[in-house]
Amino acid sequence: MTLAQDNMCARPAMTISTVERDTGLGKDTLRVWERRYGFPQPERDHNGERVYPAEQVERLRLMKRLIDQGYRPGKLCAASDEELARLCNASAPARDGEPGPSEDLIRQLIRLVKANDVPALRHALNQSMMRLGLQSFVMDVVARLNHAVGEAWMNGEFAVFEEHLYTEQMKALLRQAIGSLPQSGGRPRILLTTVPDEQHVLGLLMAEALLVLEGATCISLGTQTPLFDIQMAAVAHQADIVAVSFSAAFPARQVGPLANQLRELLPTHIELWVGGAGAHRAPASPSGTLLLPNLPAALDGLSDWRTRHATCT
Amino acid sequence: MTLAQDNMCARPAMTISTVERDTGLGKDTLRVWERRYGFPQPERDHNGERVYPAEQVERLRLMKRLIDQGYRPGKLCAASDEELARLCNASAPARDGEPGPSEDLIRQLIRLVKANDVPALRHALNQSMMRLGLQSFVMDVVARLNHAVGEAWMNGEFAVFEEHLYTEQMKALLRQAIGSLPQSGGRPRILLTTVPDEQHVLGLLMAEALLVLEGATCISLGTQTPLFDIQMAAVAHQADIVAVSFSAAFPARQVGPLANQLRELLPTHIELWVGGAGAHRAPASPSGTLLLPNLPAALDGLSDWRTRHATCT
DNA sequence: ATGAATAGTTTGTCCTGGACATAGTTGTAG
DNA sequence: CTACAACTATGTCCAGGACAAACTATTCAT
Repeated sequence: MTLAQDNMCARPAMTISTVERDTGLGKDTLRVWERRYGFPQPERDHNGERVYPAEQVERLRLMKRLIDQGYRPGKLCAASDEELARLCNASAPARDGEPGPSEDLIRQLIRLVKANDVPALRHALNQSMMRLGLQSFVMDVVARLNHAVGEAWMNGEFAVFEEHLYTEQMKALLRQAIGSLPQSGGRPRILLTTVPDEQHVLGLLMAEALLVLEGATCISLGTQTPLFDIQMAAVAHQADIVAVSFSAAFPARQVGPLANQLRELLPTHIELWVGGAGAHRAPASPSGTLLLPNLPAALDGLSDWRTRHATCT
Repeated sequence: MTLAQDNMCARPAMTISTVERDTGLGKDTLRVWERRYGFPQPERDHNGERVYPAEQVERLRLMKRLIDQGYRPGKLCAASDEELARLCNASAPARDGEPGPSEDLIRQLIRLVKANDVPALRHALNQSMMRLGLQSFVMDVVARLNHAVGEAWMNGEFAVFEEHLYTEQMKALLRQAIGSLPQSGGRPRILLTTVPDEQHVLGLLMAEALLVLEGATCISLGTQTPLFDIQMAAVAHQADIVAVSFSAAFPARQVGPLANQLRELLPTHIELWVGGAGAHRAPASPSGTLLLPNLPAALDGLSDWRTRHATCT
């Protein structure tokens, strides 16, 4: 404020609240890291309040991502910038066993996002969906594309707004595809949503597409439904299954407790499916809880449910 | 953890974090209210941490809504439960000058949501859209329906999950409608999004529908784009206009600063449109910022832009 | 009396520094 | 080599003080 020439670069204020929103790290956490590890080390304004430089925020964002992958803050704070960058890229080439026919397509689509060419992107996605059919499209292309976008974002190759753009286009496409499928009204009836603080809906849409395609009835509540309301909705809609999705970005530590809490709320005759990239690190699942780490597992789960309920009904 | 049977009632542990998420009131605010006004007055667990009873959380949610409408916390904390309920209902009949032909329709739709009858709701919405055309449907039906749902929720007639269900259906419908419109590629190019912490997207979709219908090119980034990224996206996509939407639930106090901050970030040749129910209490708008308190205003703004740019180009 | 300027009050957010429960890590004994 | 215990790391909570920005009431001049 007092100095006008400090940083005319795009980020004017960067108060602790702003950083909390931008990084997902709580105010308390930010302060306690500063106290314990000496990072971040914000400047202070005339009133003694923290003012975070942009590069520290950038580093915080990186660290958050790595922490969600299992690294520990103490180590990361001690690490140098190069080490951090290395860790980020390290996670990428871990799984590319199959160069696959779609690798080229993925790269091509990524290029279109980066070029901000919306019409071409939309056209390419549509074409690919038509050619492969919805099921293959979702399982092969969309799943990998999500991965690729996530990684590009982590490596700093994608800006936030480019990821937003991609997500928005994909959401529109999947919604459109789902909307044009016939509403069978068949069993099972599946209630789809995410828990509070989980705002990623793409995984849910992908699952919905596959499940509707198989003749299940899907009722989507969108994101961030309080657990209590998930319970009420499940009962009100006579759901057979409640499916919740956790993205890779969701704090792994909270997945287990939340799933258990929800499991206890639901009537025992309603199954709970926990899916998404964040479902990896879920706990020993109590009876009536099914872990679906990937999309094929969801289809297996569906046919499994059907055989079970065809015989015993 | 130590005791398994502590509370089998639906809301297991209303910690201060849970309440923050559920009500949107910050931890600091909750604590300082308790200190100053004596409300809320949570119990404490064995560790001295706050445990909020469900009815206090309910009241907090109500108060938040009223505060966002301009009431002040001091008064509300002093008020009795009946007074609060009265205030909530009071806001409702303030504006119903026109019983209109769509009043019945609205009521009918609300009933369908409450009955959890998804197929019938979808059918009724579709039918209404077909009959009225997209423009009238959005301006007359959707706008009022949103209002009605918001009020029903405020009065406790709607559960959270019912509001989610409605929102999800409406989003799907509008996306579908937008997707089926021709992509003209015409001017102006409008970038649509919301700021961080504003996750309501319906208003944006309504605007997008109307604008695309008028031949504008809309690029939607979805919700919660950091201001800095809005700027980058606007430049990358060569937008003529950036449109951001604030819902009625958005803290009125922050609208002005955010709009100004964004205005400063954007190049002067890009207009900034601030719309949505929360745009009411916006500040003296600096040059290049347009306030759009309602949907017709957006259409006016569009034709206005066109006349301006038809002559001077 | 009306409108503007001033003084007072309300309210949200920040700060410091202490505490503690839980999760992860290391060490030791069977 | 596994299981249990001690230890460390980490996030979140708490109290109570401070302050700036927003809102309200009062005073003064036209």
